[in-house]
Amino acid sequence: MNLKELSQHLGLSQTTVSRALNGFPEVGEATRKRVLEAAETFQYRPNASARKLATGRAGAIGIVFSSERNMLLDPIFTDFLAGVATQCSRSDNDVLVSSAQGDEAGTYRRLARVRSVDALLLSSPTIDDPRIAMLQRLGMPLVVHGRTQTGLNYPYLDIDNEGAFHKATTLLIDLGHRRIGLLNENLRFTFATHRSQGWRRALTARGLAAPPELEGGARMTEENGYRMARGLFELSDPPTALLCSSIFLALGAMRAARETGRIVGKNLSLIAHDDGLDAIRPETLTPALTTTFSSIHAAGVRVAEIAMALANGADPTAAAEIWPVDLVFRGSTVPPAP
Amino acid sequence: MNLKELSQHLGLSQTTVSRALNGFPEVGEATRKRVLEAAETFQYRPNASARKLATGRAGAIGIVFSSERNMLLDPIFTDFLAGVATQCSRSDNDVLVSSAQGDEAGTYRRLARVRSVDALLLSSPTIDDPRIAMLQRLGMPLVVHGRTQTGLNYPYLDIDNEGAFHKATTLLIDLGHRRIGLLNENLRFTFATHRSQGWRRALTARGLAAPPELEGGARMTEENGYRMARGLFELSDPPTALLCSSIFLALGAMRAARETGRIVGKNLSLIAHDDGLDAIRPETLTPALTTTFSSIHAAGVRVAEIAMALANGADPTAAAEIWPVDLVFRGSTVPPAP
DNA sequence: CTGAAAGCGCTTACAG
DNA sequence: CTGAAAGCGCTTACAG
Repeated sequence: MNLKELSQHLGLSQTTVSRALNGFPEVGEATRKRVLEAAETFQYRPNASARKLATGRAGAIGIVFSSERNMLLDPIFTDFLAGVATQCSRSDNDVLVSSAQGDEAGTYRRLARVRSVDALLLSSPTIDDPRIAMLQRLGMPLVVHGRTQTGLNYPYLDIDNEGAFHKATTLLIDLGHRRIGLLNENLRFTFATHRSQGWRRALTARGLAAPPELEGGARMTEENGYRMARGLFELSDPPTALLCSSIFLALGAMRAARETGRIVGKNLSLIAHDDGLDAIRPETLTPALTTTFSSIHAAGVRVAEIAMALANGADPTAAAEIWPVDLVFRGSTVPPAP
Repeated sequence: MNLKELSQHLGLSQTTVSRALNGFPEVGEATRKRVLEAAETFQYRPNASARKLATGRAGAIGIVFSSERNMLLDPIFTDFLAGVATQCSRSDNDVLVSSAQGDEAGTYRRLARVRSVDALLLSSPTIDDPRIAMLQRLGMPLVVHGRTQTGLNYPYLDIDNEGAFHKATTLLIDLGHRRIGLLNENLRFTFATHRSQGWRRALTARGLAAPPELEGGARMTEENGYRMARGLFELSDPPTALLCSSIFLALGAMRAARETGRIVGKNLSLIAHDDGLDAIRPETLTPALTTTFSSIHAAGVRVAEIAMALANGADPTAAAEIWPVDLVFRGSTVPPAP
């Protein structure tokens, strides 16, 4: 059943039926009711392509998978995507996932030209991420989950990574720790740089050193957490507390702790950033992990919302949000062993 | 730049330019060359919606996120999706992700009516999954990653879960184990049922019991792995070996082992199913975990391939693949302690 | 080998 | 409040 058939059935013009369906105010109440009922009866759905062609709007937002980025390997991305998809389906928008194997710039350029999305979502940007300038040049609306340090003006939603790790570090200092290690993602990612800055600022604010030997950055896998922690434990003056940028790094750190005879929550303190991954909950581990928490699902919802506003012509300079991050205190964080 | 402008620039009709671009054989070689060069120069890309409308093909395949299914919470899904996206982008197809909040059937129905996808992908079906019959009724091509036990005929790609867990169980029996526990997903998922069957078949083939007390099924989280393992360890005759349906369940089981004074690879054996999740690699844990392995990324690639063939009119009854699963022997699997 | 024209199924000025 | 008609940007019989 298409619009033509539906309107013929109703004895109305396509114009009127289309207007009734799309909620235009000038349609008579009785007419609208008839149209809506018929549409329901016949399960009429406007053809997406036709509507897109006529309106010039794609009714979709896009996300690009990049094999160079960690996102592909990042299980947490699923949760973000679910948030995006949920929000989009509320307003009958699609979300379109592309994969950039190799030529990432080319993929973005193609998406921009083909006009199959109204806006693009960028995740986990690097500090000098070139994608933003490129997409702006192509006139493609975009919203960034995270930030860059490029000085460009663009819509974004980020969490307060600097503040979160500042707060976490300060807590550890207040508990008496003086040597606090940081297991982080590679610093080319802005969120990692921000977390490093928060850690450093908290230490120097208390007159403590933030030596490079106490800081490690690598893809956030269990194994890298293990390796980095082992490295820190082998220092002549090893840390008594660790900050981990992800639950996976924390798992690896906990393994390293066990193997070196440390007991988390006794003679080693741990704080991990928790993205809300459901398969591993920090509160149910032994001991329960202190975390900095921000729901990545909620971020996905909000980012999609912003993207769709942009697609509808919202001011791209207006959207800039930095969400606070909770520090959730649990058993993994104690004063240093005497 | 659109087709009209491009053809005017070339002094050709839209027809010819369109045919040249789409590789139709009747176009003169010189003409084709000119057209291709001009298209390249002007970075011409056909408008996706217009093409879809004209051809009636959406050029996209769809995946529905369901909050009822574990897939939403399943980090491994990212990897599957990446495989799908990679394959689709090879042939310039889109992948469209929808979210079914609440009314899952309604979401599928809408997708079918709106014609924005040519085929649908179903993941982790339950044994009596109703979605397949529904989509077949709507005339929507689909391919299932996994199987049902409905007896319906549909295209699918599955891994040999029964065989994998049969093989793993047999290995443990051969090593001398007599009490082998199974930490599984809920049995309403077909893959869980198949794994349970493989476990049971191996045990009974050797005249061993497969008592329900040794089998647990729940969402595959670390915590549930911990809980189920704790439960098994409290039995009067506890298992000396465990089979885990996911790396997360295995992590929980390892934690339970530690807390009850067990040492994996010494007085407790462990085999986990590995989907190839990059954030936690079984081979780098302590001890390295024996696994049944099958790449979920590769499955995503192949499933997308099948879906696109179907969209192009391939025979839906022809595609049915069951991939073998490797058993990778590592340090977590030893004979029972004397 | 090339082109004029119809058509895909919508939306939306414009007219009444 | 309703409708006839043009147009969105492609593809594809049909004709030559």
